[in-house]
Amino acid sequence: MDDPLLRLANDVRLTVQQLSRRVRFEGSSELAPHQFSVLAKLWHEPRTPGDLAELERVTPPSMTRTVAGLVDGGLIERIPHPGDGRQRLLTLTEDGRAVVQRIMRDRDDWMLKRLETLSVVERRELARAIEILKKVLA
Amino acid sequence: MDDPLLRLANDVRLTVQQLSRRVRFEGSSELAPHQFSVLAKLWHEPRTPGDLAELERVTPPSMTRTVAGLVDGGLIERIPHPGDGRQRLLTLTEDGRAVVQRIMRDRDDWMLKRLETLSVVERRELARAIEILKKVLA
DNA sequence: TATTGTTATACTCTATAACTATA
DNA sequence: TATAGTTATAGAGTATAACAATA
Repeated sequence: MDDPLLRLANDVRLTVQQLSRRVRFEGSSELAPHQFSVLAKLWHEPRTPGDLAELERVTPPSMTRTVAGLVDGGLIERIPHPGDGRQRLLTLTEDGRAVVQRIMRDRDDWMLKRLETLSVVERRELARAIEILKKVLA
Repeated sequence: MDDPLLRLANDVRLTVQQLSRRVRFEGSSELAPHQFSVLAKLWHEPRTPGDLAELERVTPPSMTRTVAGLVDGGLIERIPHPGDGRQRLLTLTEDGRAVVQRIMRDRDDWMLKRLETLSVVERRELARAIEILKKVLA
């Protein structure tokens, strides 16, 4: 741990993980994490169960179960796949879309409150750093 | 979403969560998340099951089970509490300490590889931003 | 014959309620 | 009587294996 870059890596990792944890814990929690994660992935476009299973790194039977719960809750709907009768497309219902929006907004609000304590200079520095972290993610 | 600070909040949140997720998914995973989380909390000092249950926001019976698994695996030990016969202290074994160290090191290595792609200036900016994020966490 | 999704079954993690030991 | 921890039991989530429908 004498390498300065390794120390920075450790620092970034711990801070990012702690922050992420706090957002999840202290934000809204009306849905289980895996349910919300699936719901959020349907925000931009409908997807098939197999598609979701791969994205969530879960087996197809597990996704079947998760999907069934969300369908029961009225948050998503199963519609026929236009080109392939074996597949089905999952799409957000109006309720489902509202839930996703509300949870995201709650989390953003939590973060917003924290950022409000920062000075203008700090906000600018943070904005710059996020661009760097995005690069790290790419 | 027209407030620039709200946009930054959203940006920070999404980036931090995605980064955190990648660290967990792509780093080592020889232990389940809840097991590793408990193990890591015993790094600096022994703790009681009740203490851990509260920290992990889990009920005492759940912690009993998690603890039992780690004891079975030889990663932690139960020792008597010096001042209160009702309580028990949990402490890392040598194996447990080694496992924690290895997993942490794997994750840091993952992050390190990413940071190596950054310029010296970017590294400095990132280091500064992490201090700001820590302030946000406080 | 291969692929998509589901059902059958078992294992793990979690929770609530009841129990034991100690304070 | 209250508290710390465990045991008993049940409810979700996930996995592997087997099955149905479609390509």
